[in-house]
Amino acid sequence: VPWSTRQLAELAGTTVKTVRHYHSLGLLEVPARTSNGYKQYDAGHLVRLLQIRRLSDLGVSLAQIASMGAEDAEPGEALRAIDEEIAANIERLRAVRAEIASIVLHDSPTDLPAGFSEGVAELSDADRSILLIYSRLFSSTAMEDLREMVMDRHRTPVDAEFDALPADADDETKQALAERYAPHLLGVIERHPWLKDPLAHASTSAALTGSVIGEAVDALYNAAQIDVLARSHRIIADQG
Amino acid sequence: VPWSTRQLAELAGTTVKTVRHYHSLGLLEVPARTSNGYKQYDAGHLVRLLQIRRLSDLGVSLAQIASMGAEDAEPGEALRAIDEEIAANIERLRAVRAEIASIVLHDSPTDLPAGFSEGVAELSDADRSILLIYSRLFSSTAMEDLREMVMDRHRTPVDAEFDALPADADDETKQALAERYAPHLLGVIERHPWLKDPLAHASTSAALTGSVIGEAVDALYNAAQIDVLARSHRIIADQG
DNA sequence: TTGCTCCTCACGTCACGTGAGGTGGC
DNA sequence: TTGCTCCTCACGTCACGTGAGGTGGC
Repeated sequence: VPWSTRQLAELAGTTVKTVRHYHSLGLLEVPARTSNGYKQYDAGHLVRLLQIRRLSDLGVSLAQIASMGAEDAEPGEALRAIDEEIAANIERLRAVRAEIASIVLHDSPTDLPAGFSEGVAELSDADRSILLIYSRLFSSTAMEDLREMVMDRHRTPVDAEFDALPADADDETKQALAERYAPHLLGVIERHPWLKDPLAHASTSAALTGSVIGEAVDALYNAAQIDVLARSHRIIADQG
Repeated sequence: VPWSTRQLAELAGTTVKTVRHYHSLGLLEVPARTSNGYKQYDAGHLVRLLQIRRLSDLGVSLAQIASMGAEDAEPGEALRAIDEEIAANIERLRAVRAEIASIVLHDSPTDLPAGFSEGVAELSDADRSILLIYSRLFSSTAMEDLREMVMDRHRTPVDAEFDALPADADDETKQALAERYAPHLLGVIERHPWLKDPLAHASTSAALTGSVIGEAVDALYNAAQIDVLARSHRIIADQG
C-alpha cells in the first residue's frame, strides 16, 4: 500500500509543504506517480524523511544535510559546531529572560539601557534618552557606576525644578536656579570623576563621541536648561 | 553636527542596512537631506534607533514595535508572552544539546530516534530504519521499553546470520535458520509483550499504522529474511 | 453537482544582507 | 583619474507557509 503526500507527512509528523520543500531541494527523492499524477511513497521515503527531520531537529541546516548525503550518518564535527552555537544562543536567551524579569518586576520602561530597570522609576524622558546614548559611549564599568549614581540619587526639588524649566525662562530665574543647581552638580561630579573625561566606547571614533554628547544635550534639553548648565559650570569653575 | 547613515549605525552598534530597513518599515523617521541627497541624522534619531534596538534585542518583533509607537514604553503584557516563548525555546535547545552530547559521547549515528544513542552501536541499517519508523508509531513508553530491549540484547550469532541472509537463500538454509531464530524471537516477544499489539501513535490513523509496518518490513528485509520471520512465527505458533 | 484530495506555480514571511549601478567630493 | 562614501532598487537568505487555480474520483 503506497502512501499519498499527506499520509507520508502525517506519518513523519510534519506537513505536506515540508515534504514538497525537500523535493525541491533534492533532499528527498520524488516517488513514482499514479496515472493521475498523484505521488506514491513507500517505506524508503518515510525513512529518508525521518532522517532529514531528525537532523533538522538537531539543528543541522538543510544545506548541510544535502551535502552529507543519505549515507554519512555520523556528522560528529558538524554537531560539535552546532552545539557551540546552541550554547551561545541559550546564554543570550537567558540574559534576555533576566532582563525581562527585571523589567516586569520593577514595572520599568524599556527605553532604558540593559541593567537599568531597577530603582530608576523617577527618570524623565530626557534622562532615559541620554542614558540610552551614554550606554553606547561609556564602558560597561562606567555605566555600572552611573547606574549606582542614578539609584542613589534622591530626586531633589532642584532636579524637579530643572526638569520643569520652560525654554523662555527669564535671566533672573535661570541665575537663581543655577546658584542652587551648582553645588548639586558639583557633588555629583565629585562622586563620579569619570564624568569629566568620557571614555569613548571601543567601536566609536573619538570625533563622533564629542559630537554625540553635543547633539544629545542640544536635542534633549531646552535653551534655558542648557543655559543653567553652563551657568552652573561657570559657578563651579569660579569657585575652584 | 549631523551624522551620516553610517555614523548613526555605528553609534547605535548596528548596520547601515538595518537603519534603512527601519526607514522602509516606517519605524524610524527619514531625516532631512543635504543638497546632494545625503541623509542627516540628529540625536532624536539616535535615541529612537536605540529604543528600537533595545526592544528588538528583548525579542519584540518589528511589527509589534511599530504598533506600539514611540511613546508606549511599558509593553508589560507583550513581554510576558515573549518570555514564555523564550522559556520554551530554551527548554527545546537544552533537550537538543543533551541529544547532541549523547550522540557525540557514544559516537552514535544520527539516523536513530531521539534517546537511542546510548549503547546501540551494533545496529544494522535496517534496524535503525525500522526504529525510526517505530518511534512514530509507538508511544514513548513503549519506545522506552524498546530502547532497553535493544540495549540489553547481546548481538548473537543468530542475529548476524539473519542480517547477512541473501535474498536467494535456498529452502534448507532458511528452514535451518528459522529453527534457530524462533526461540530467540520467542524470548524477545515474551520479554516485551507490547510488541504483539502495536499501540498506534496518537496522531496517526489505525489504517495507516498497519500499512506502515507492512511496507517497512517489505522494504527493509529481503524475501529470504521475511520468509525466515514467517517460518519462525509458524514454529512459535505450532509450539504454543 | 458537491465536497474532498491531489497537483503546480507564484508569492509571502522575518529581519535584514548582498550586490548592481550610479553620483559626489577630494 | 582614483578611491571613498553615499544613494536607490532588485533580488537573495532560511525553511517553509499561504493562497490561486485547476484536476480527478465518489
